[in-house]
Amino acid sequence: VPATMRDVARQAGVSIKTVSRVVNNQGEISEATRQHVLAVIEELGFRPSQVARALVTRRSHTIGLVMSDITNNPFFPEVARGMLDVARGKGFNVFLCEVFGNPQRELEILHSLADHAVDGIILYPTYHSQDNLSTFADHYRPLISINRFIDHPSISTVMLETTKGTKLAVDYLVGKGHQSIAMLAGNGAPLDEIRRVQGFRQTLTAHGLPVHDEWIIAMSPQLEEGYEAAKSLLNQYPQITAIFAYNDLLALGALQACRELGRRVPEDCAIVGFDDILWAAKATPSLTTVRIDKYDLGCQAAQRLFDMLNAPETVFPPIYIDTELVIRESA
Amino acid sequence: VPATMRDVARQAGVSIKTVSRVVNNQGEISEATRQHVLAVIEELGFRPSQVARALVTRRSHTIGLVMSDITNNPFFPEVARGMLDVARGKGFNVFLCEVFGNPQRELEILHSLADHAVDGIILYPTYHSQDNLSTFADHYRPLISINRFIDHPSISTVMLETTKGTKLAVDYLVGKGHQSIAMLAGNGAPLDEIRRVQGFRQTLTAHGLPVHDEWIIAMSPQLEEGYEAAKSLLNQYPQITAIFAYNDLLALGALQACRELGRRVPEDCAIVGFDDILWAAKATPSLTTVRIDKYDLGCQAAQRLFDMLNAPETVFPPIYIDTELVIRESA
DNA sequence: CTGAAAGCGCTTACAG
DNA sequence: CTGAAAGCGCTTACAG
Repeated sequence: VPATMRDVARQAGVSIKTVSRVVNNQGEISEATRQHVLAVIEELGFRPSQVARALVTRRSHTIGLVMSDITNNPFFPEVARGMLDVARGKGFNVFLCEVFGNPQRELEILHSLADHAVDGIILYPTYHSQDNLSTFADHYRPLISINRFIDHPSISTVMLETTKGTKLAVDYLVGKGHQSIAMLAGNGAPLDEIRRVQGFRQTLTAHGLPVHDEWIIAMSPQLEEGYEAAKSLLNQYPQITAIFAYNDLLALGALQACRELGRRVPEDCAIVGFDDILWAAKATPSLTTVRIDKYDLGCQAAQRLFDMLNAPETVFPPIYIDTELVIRESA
Repeated sequence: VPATMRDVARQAGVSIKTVSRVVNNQGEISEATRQHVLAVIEELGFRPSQVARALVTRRSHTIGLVMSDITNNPFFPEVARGMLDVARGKGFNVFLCEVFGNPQRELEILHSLADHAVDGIILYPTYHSQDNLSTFADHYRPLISINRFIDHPSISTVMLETTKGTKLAVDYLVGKGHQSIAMLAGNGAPLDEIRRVQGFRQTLTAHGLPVHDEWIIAMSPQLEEGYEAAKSLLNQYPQITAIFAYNDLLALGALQACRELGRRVPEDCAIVGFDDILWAAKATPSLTTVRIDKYDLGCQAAQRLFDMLNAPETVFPPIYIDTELVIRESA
């Protein structure tokens, strides 16, 4: 049985309040009693209960992190790591929850986090959960939404510059002389995907190139899917000379498809991905891609959450995370 | 401000205890009051505070998961996912903590989890933390240790069959005619590494082959390190015809080294990895490796933790997670 | 500089 | 079948 504050008080011959004062480094207290209490705390191995503290202060020193999936794409663990690091730096522990893109489950998990009195939540939304979220956000704050604007006063947003990244990629391909560019479009985060697809269309149009709707394929953003889609795309439309992918997983799948079809990359078919996951650089040929600083994304989102905690009345503007083109061998 | 049990009681015209009874589905209660209270709960959107509940029941419905690192090796997120899934199935939330192999930090994090009254902890230890851990385990339970025996009554162990896996790999290489086999040995989990290195030595000896100490290289189990080590190894000892790696990251590094040195895999140099991470199958050539069912490992560890929670007096035997050889192109 | 009382939101015996 | 009292381990005003 761990020692309580009362045990320490009794043993030190002081009141509970005095122990509380030294534990929290708060209020005036004589150095003598402080040292004495400290010694007793050490002796008994006393550690204050965060649960009891949370009940009265309504601050649990925990946050919740809700993501769709941490295994299929190495992108997410890196983002999570940034958040974990920042949180630990503040002495916070973090609940990690996976939702697998299920909005029902997402809402249920958000509530369960609130039940545990987390001080804030970072959400990487994937599905159409806007309505549910608003109701939840009405009686919970603060909340960070990543890569998805949610119009609610207690939700602050961290956005990826995906439109810019898309433009960089397509500009680059067009600059290399490509006129027949396909897109593997993903279907994970609808609004984000729309931004990328729109960016893709607009950039092609800006260059005076036609947009072939049948060359823009929506799919789950997994390697296998990218492989299958690229294979049938290249078989069906041999005139395609470049592929732009929603993420590196799809791009890596396209790479595999080209290898199998005997299409040289980048000579016969150039490929550009998105994210710059570790394996993008390790692939053969290495992948040209639009880089996102995933760790920094995680850090900034967490830092913003703590800013909101410290200034509850402040309305914070969105944070924009930059994207940049990393040119390697595949395009 | 969220509704409390008192609010519900007042609104429903019953006592707090009655509300508690319907919330916990406990004790006899007339169906009429039950329905009535339920309706008020619904109306007020009442959700019981897990913090208050934890303070009195000493059950927080949370567990802690402590790992070295979730980004450098995709192995760990898969294990974590198994645990998260099982925990969520039980209605538990999980704290995820990274320690980066720092034993000091590891201990500090374990204490911080105990401060939050987690009901149990799963630890994937990497360093020499045995002594610290025993002290901690003396006043905390239950605890699961993965891939590392820790001799303490409140710690239960989940072990990987690494010795068996190592034997499978080396037997296979020897069966293919290899007599000059090097090992990239890793240095992450000392005891586990020793098991693998010992297994390697013993298997060579069992086949009547000499053991070259200078062909067994210890290093941080990262891709870059495997690449560097394999390169210098193959340059220095061209007679080496096969490499067995502590994990797939090292094996993938070795693959890269061979490519760069113009050594064909598997003809000039065979490579066998360990873990069977996703990228093992996707590499060119695809990697022959010793598979661990990572998701199952996570599930079993979590399930064991819940078993311990439900039977605090029971002493559970270690769980052994099987390993099997997956033959692909690299050997 | 130090302490006694009340209370955070629940559950646990104990009565009725 | 239902309720009043005590208490989980802390902190927050309020006194002295």
